[in-house]
Amino acid sequence: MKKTKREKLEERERKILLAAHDAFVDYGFKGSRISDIAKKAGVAEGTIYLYFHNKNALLQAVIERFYSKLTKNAVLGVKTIPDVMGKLEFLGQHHLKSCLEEWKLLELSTSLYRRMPDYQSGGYYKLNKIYVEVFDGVIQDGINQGFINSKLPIPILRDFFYGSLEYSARTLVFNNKLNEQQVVIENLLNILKVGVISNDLNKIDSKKLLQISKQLDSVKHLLKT
Amino acid sequence: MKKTKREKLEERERKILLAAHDAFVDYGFKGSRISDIAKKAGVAEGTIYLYFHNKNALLQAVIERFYSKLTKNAVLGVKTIPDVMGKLEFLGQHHLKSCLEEWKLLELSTSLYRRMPDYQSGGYYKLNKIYVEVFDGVIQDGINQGFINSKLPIPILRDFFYGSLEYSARTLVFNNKLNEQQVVIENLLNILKVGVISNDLNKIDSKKLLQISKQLDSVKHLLKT
DNA sequence: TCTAAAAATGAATATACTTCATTATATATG
DNA sequence: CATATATAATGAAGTATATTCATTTTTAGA
Repeated sequence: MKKTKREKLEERERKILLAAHDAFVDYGFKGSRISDIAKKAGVAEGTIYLYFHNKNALLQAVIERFYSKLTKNAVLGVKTIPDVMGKLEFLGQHHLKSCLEEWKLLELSTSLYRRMPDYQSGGYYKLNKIYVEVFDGVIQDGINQGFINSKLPIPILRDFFYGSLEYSARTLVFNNKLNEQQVVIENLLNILKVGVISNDLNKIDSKKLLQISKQLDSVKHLLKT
Repeated sequence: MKKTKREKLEERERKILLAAHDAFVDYGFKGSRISDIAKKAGVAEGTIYLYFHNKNALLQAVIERFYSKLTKNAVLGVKTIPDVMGKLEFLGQHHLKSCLEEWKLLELSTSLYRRMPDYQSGGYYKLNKIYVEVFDGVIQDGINQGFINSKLPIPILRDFFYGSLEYSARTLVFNNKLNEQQVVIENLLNILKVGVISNDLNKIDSKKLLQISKQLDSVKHLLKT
């Protein structure tokens, strides 16, 4: 079974990406030598530069591969769940789990996307946009169904959601508590439920109570001595 | 006015740190050359290595300087404000503002603290501990005063708080909306107020209403025909 | 089979961190 | 005050490694 030229090239690219991924995760960016990555991928040093402009671009490609998978799974997962709260829980679990699995990669990624000028042209920007739309769509559903408070801007809610998750991921990694993911998710959802999602119980406020009080006063004279 | 030896050394260290800070912020870690930093600080290349083990340690020192100031100002600010909510708002504003001012530095910092083994020995760990204690103390006050829900673990709440802020900072930077800091703070506090802080208004629930209703029923017979 | 284009190679190059032998400065001592 | 000792600074040399490029190998089409 002979492979087409295209298939061969893609397989080679994949091999390089995998070797690079493992190296970056194990030894960090500086600690990973192009020569080692090349050896592990079974190519010559110079070959890597036929596939990627430089070491930075190689890391970028590795990270975009991760985000690509992350986004794909998020889209798929959300489709299989009917209710909004379930979708939110899934997105939270999925994001936290993924962050923990590829924590090293995430750390490397933050230092990469620093220069804004070319940021919007990179593949990362587009992937992030799709990824973000998944969450936004779920929230919009909730708003349409009338039980998510539409006063809170979605982008801010989104930052709250993912910001909480990624910071929590860091804590879980540093404290070696990878098994406490569900606790984080439950607490986050709980804040959202009570704080953002406007169920009717929370709508009862002092004004209404005052009104009841006044009503009672107004009927007081009707009481039998 | 002659300076002591110690003073001279410290001034030199400060000069190197300032030059390094500016270089790292302007050109990133890789883009900053030791030779340039040395020139800007007015010392020879080799001199830098008398003050800092290597380029990494230099960045680390720069970052710790930032965290040191951040922590000091947080402690001071909290002291001047009497009420818990005001303290929280201050901490949020202060953190967001600082993150935005030193955004580049923050990005560089995440990629630095990767190896856990020596993490707890570094100055960053200690500073972070103090910084974190400020927030924890404020929350504990709130719990003691009875209007912060003590069911939510403080470390998790802390991650949500700072995670949201840093993620939001990123968004503000990328979208060039540095002037929308207060919007972020207000929304965050709002989520916390309704979601985490159990003020009495929120404790009113259907059970209590039902009780009132029953009470009214029980006095109905007292009404004049 | 032969030829031209595409792909791969790895030795050579360039860059920049780090070291270290040397020099300069500061401090202590007789 | 002169000298000796210790401390600090220098910058050229050493080293590591990312990147380039002239050369070789492989592939695809005629």
